[in-house]
Amino acid sequence: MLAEISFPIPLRKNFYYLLPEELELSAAPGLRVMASFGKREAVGVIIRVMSEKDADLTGFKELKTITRLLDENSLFPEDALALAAWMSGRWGSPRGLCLGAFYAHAPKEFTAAAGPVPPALPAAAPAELPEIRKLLAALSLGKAGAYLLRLAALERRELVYPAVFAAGLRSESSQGLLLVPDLSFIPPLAAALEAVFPGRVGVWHARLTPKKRAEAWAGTLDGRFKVVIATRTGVFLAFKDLKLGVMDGEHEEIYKQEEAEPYYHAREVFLRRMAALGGQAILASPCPSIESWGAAADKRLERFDAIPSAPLTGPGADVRVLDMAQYPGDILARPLADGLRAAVAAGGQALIIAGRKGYASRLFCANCGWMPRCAECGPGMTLLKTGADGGPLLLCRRCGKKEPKPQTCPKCAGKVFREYGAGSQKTQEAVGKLLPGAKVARFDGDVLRGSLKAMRSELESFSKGEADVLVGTRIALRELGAPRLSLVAFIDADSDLSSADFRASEKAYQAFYGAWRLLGAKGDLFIQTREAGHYVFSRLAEMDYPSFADGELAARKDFLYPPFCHIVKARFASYDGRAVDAAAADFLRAMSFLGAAGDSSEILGPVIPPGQEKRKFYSEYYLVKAASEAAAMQALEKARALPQRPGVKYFVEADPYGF
DNA sequence: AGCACGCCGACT
DNA sequence: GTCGGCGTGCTC
Repeated sequence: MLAEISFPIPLRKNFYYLLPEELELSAAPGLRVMASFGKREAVGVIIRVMSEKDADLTGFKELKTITRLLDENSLFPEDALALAAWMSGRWGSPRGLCLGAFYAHAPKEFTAAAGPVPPALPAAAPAELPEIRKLLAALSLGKAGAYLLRLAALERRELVYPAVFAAGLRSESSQGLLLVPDLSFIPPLAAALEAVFPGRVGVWHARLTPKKRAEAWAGTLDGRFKVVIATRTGVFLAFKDLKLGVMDGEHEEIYKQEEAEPYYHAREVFLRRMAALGGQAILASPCPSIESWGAAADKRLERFDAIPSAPLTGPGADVRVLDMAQYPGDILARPLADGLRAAVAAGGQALIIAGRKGYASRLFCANCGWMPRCAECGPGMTLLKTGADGGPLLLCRRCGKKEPKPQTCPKCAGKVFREYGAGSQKTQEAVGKLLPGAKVARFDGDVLRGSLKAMRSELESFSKGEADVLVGTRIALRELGAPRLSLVAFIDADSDLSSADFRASEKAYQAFYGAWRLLGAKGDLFIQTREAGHYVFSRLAEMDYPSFADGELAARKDFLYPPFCHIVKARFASYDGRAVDAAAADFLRAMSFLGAAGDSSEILGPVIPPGQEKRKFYSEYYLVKAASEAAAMQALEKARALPQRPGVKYFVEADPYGF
């Protein structure tokens, strides 16, 4: 008999080995083996067992023999083989690496389980909200299901999650998984869960020491842990009896792995895995991703909203959207300038989120304030000074559409246009001028790219209360602790909204929401924009996320973006511009199968990063908007199989988050 | 990904 | 004269 083995290497093929007679009965798909592989011994996973005549062994000198079997039973009742195969097709990484994600940390030998496990204690149900009570009732039925839970602050989660796991993990052996977006969430949530499952809460993250890692893996597999709290990679842990999973902050981009293979989105793996187990899955977030919002709209997720909706009950910061058309030429609009002065005079601190660095300028009509927008896909267009024919051009950074700069305003026929857009440098100067005595700290890309120490010190000078104002980019919101924070301002919300990323509105809203939360019970949130009519601002004052998400979902449908399509991004880069063109032509030819079946798939592009005309290095990308997951997987496969062209680099990505 | 082979630079 | 840099090639 032969065994087809998958190794965790970046190769798109499997390997055949002879199965020793004594292993023929116990060998089965999903079990790990040791085998000589090249010059070393390696761990692989059996894909299938077959007889010699079923294998195509042409061209083989000699088959090696499996050294030994590492498992008696599969570590993954949910079928890691099938999940890995799907992952590989969905995000394009080799199957062996996808499978390797499941098995990566499994010890070669398992040690015997520790002594008896303490029983669970009854959870104090904090179910004062009817929506939480309803969710707990649904969970306690123990039926398979997938839920979307809108939930607010960390303090609330420390109350709600223990009750959720207590309700869902009634049976003796059942286990739960709590995925969190950041390491820093683990200790408080672990403490809260310990109160319900004393001694039975496991922790999993990338920074565990080897010994702790082995313990965590073993405790998860043998059922000692009732609940495991984990960061992204925890979605691959082997459980004895996983029944309930919660993904906290499900909208966070950190759940998408795209810096190293295997590429995957933990949210999708999580949902698929829980479904394969017949378990319960909860996606939780104050501002759910539009993908999940859409799934709830289709009833693929059942939605529970535990945040009191508008009109907002209880205290909160005032939200003021400033229409910059009324303050032409100002970097800081009058109400913001007044607010800043007042906040600092009263001993408060202010956080100023400046526009993105290197942001190309935007055009507006000096008479009526009209701004060009992309007719194809919605966002504001940026002005390029140099088009191919030498004249100025308008560029959509999302879909690459170009058009000449209009001579007259289509709205009022005015002939005078102006440009605007302020970076962090300009903003800092303006703040310095406005508040001559104040200490201003800075936190932007330059500081971030510098030493970690310098970055910490800038942040700390603010969080310790030494600096009055922190001028930074949106990342500053993440790390911030500010005792006296009383004002947050977004100087140029439009620079985000016109970015190449179709998730820009969603991210902007999440940033506004985060800032509002950071301000706590009172304070002022200012948002400067020239597109005050954009739906991202409608009902922002009430922090009414559902109404925003409904609007965003409708926009995604109109312009065909996820969740209404699947995206495959293909980028070509070379020093030779004509080689890039040839590669792009190969690509378009390979994609011609799309739309043949009459589906609504589209191809956008080429999108060319602005300012490239002057450079020696050429790159451009296309976005395939595939109407179905199957079409996307096919497009991904065909794009990956493109013939290599000398000097051309290819980057193919499914569902990119970094644009 | 490992691991080896292989061919050019600074060291005992 | 060796140690060691990382390019390239192979793994049933």
